[in-house]
Amino acid sequence: MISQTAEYALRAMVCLASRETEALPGHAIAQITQVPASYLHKIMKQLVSSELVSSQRGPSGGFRLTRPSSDISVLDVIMAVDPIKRISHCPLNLPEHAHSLCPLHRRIDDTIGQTCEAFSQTSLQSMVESLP
Amino acid sequence: MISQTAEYALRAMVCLASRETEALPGHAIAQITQVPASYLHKIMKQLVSSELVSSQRGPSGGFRLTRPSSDISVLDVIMAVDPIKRISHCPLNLPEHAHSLCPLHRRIDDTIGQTCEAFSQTSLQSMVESLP
DNA sequence: AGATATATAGATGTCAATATCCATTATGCT
DNA sequence: AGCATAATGGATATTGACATCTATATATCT
Repeated sequence: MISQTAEYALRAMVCLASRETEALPGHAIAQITQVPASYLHKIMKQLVSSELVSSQRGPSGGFRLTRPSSDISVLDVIMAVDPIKRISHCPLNLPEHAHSLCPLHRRIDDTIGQTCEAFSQTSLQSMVESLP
Repeated sequence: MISQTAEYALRAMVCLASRETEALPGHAIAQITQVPASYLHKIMKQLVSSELVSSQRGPSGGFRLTRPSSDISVLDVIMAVDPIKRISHCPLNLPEHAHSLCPLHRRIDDTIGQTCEAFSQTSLQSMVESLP
């Protein structure tokens, strides 16, 4: 459903949301979220470049959210690390389906849309109790 | 959202649904659905062993649905080739979450549930116009 | 029985996601 | 200035999904 990478990113973001004031270093996030530290760094980089998170090097540095956790959705996080792709044209490339999806892909894409909608309506704030 | 394998399986099943009486050989399904023939065989084997499809060897053999297409859902097909896994316990293994999911995983699993529900309510019959 | 058409089985190859490691750069502290 | 802390970047495994190939078993037809 969602990739391992997205799962890790969400854990990290919920972790940051639960400590909104401090800057948390990567190794601390890794320990709390149980994400492999070296892989987490890759993911944090993506979150920084999509501007959901800011980073600060050096002692007492680390990561923190750029926006209030109430203003970041699960979908924001997923799209930053592992974009959900909508089906915009029928993969069979049939001429009949050039301008509207066939029923099969229409149905699948509708469901993808529902999922995006559900994830966009859940903020990080509402999940803050998730981590110790 | 759904794997390539599930997408292929759905195309094959819709193809069979649109020709409910005849037995279609694998190479014909592959051509119509644009699925790589040798990989399709692997998928058909899974569909046969989950009893959504029956097979017949030899000349004028092939594959056909075991049930009316109105009685097979998209979810049936997906579960046969690439089971959607529900989240039954928090992957962090925290003692606090031993018996109920944390908000993050609760939310994700609810969404998975919605998706399953949507797919279970769509029959192959309703998508028969999908293929030539 | 022989020829042909078809599914089945198993071995193997390819590639992207996942994960690790090491060197480098930036920052704050004493 | 020098040291410790932390992010960043790049090279390199590892793994599982996807795909291909070849050989074999089974059925139909003449």
